[in-house]
Amino acid sequence: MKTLEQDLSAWAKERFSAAFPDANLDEVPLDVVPTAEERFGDYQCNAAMGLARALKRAPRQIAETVAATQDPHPAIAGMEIAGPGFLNLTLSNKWLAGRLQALEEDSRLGVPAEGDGRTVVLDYSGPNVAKQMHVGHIRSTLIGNALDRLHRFMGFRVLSDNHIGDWGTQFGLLIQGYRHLLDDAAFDADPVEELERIYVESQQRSEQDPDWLEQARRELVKLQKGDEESLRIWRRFMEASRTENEKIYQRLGVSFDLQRGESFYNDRLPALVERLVRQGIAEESEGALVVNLEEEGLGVCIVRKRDGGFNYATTDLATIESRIEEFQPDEIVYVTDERQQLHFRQVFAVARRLGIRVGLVHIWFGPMRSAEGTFSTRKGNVIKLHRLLDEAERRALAMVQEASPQMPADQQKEVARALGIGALKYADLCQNPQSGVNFTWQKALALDGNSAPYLQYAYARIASVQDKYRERFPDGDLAAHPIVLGEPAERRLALRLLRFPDAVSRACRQNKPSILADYLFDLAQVYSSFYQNVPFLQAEEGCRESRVRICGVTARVLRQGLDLIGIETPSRI
RNA sequence: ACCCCGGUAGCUCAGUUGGACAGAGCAGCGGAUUUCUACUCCGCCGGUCGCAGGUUCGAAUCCUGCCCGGGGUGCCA
Repeated sequence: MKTLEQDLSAWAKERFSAAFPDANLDEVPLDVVPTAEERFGDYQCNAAMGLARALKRAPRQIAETVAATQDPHPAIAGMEIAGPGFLNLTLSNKWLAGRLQALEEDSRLGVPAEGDGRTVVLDYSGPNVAKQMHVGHIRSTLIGNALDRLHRFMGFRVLSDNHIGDWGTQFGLLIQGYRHLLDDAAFDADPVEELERIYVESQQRSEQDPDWLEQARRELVKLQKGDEESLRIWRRFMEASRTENEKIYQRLGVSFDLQRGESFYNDRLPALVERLVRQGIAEESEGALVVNLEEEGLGVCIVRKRDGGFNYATTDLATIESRIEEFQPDEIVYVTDERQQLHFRQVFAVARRLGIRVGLVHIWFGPMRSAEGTFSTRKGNVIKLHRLLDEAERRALAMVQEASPQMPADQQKEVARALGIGALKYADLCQNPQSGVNFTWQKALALDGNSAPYLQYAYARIASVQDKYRERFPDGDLAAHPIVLGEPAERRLALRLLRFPDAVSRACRQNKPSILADYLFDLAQVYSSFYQNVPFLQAEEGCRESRVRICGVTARVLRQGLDLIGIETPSRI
C-alpha cells in the first residue's frame, strides 16, 4: 500500500510527464507534500517553479497545464494555483473518509512494508563491562532501540546486537585491582559498583606507581594469552555486568537478538591483519601496522599496535566480516555518539578496500552534557542510569497519586512506571538525534507540554471514551455507520491520521525517531482540540458512531506510533 | 593547524533536504468546565534565523569568508 504522499506524488509525476513528454523530469522533485498552512488546501506541489527554467515557460503556466488535466486523482476535489506557481490540492471529504476506513481495516495502519525482508544488523547500546550504565549510555540505547522497532515494523529482518566492551587494556587494571583492592562484602552486595570503585582506584594508582602499572600490564598479557585464572576472573566481571545491565534493559523494554562482546571476535584478528598485509592494504609505520587513508582525508587507521596488540578498528573490521558470513546483511547500522565518526569512516574505508560491499551506516548522535559541562567519572557528576529511572518513576508516581487518588496503589505504581519511563524516553527521542542534549532533570522528566505523558493521556482519554460508548450504547454497532467528515476539527484529524504511514516511513528512512515523535505530538494536539471542541457521545446516532470510530483509529495510531519508539500506553492514567 | 557538528523567541527545541508573511513546548499574561479524564482546550505576548557577502523567481536551508560553542585528529573505545 502506498502512502498518501507517495500516491499523490506518483499522480503528479505522471501528469507532468504527460503534459511535457519531451522534458527530462528525472532531476526535478515532483513531490506532493502537506501544505504549510491550512488555508492553502491539504496538499501542495511545488514542482512548477522548479520546472520553469528547464521548460522555459512561466511557472504558473506549467501549473495550469496540470491543473487543467482531465483525469484528476480521485482524491482531489479542488486544485488551485497560487503565488508564483504553487499547485494547491484540496482533497474530497468522502475520499478521505474512505481512505480512513481503509486505514482502520489495515492491521498495519497503512504503513508500507518497505523493508521487504532485507536484513539489517543494528549495533547499539554497547556498554563496557565492569562499569555501571549511566546517562551517557542512554542515547545509543534509546535511539538504537527505536530504530530497531521501526525497522522491524517496516518489514526488515533485524538482528539487534549489543556489542559490549568486554576486552581491552582496562582489564589489566581491573584484574590487578581485583586481586589487591577488592572488598568482598561490597562485591557481594553490588558487584558492578565495587568493580567500578576498584577500577578508579587502580587507575589512579597506576598513574603514580610504575610498579603497579607494570603489574597491570602483566595481568593484561596473561589474560590475552588465555590464562585460566585470569579468564575466570574476567568471566566474573562479565556475568556481574550482564546481570546488572539486564535489569536496566528490562526496565527500558529493550532486548537484543545478540549480545556479543568484542572478545567474541578475538580469534579472527590475526588472520584479518595478515590478510590486510598480504593484500597490500596495511603497511608498517613507526612499528605499528596501519592503513594509510590520507587520500581520503582520513589519516591513518592503526590495525595493530607496536606492542602487537589489536585495537578497536581491527575488532570492528572482524565484526563486520563475521556478521556478513553469518547473516548476509544488506546493511549494518551503528548507533554511537559523534566522537566515533572518524573511527567509523576509517573502518568503513578499510572495509571497502577489503572488498566488502555491504551497506555500512554510522548513525551518530550529539553528546549529553550537564550544566557543568560533560559528564565524566573523574568529575564525579555522572548520573547512574538506575537512579535516573528511579527518579523518573518517582516523579510520575506523585503525579498519578494526585490525579487519580481513587486508583489502587499497585495500579498507580504501574501507570507511573509507564509514564515516567515514557517521559524519559520521549525527552530524548523527540529531539533530532544529531543535536546535543543539555541534560536537566526538569527536561528529562517533563510530564506536560511536548512529552510522553501528554500523548499517553490522549490515548487514555480515548480508551475511556470507548468504554463509555459501550456502556451507554450497548447495542451500538460502529461498523454499521460509515466514517463521515463534517466538522473542520474532524477533517483536520483525519488528515493527520492519514499522514501516519508517511511519518513512519520517513522516520525509518532517515533514521530519525524524532520525525515520528514530532508527528505523534502533532496528532495528539489535533486530537485534544477535537476532543475538547467536538461532542461525540452526545452527538446523534451515526455521527456519534463515526466519531467514535475516528477516536478508535486515533488510539491505534497513537499506540502503534508510541510502541515504535518504545513507549507504553496504559489505558487509564 | 586541519576535519566534523552546532548557533533559530527569555529557556528547550522543530523546520519534511530550496518554497508561501519563520513554528512548537516551557515560562509570562488573559479566558473556558453543572459535559466524553482540566495532566486539557482557546487566545495574547515574544525572533536582525551568529555576522557579512554571494547564488536565484524564492535562502533558516546551498556557496565563500569571519565570530562563538562542542567534538575529533597514529598506538583508549
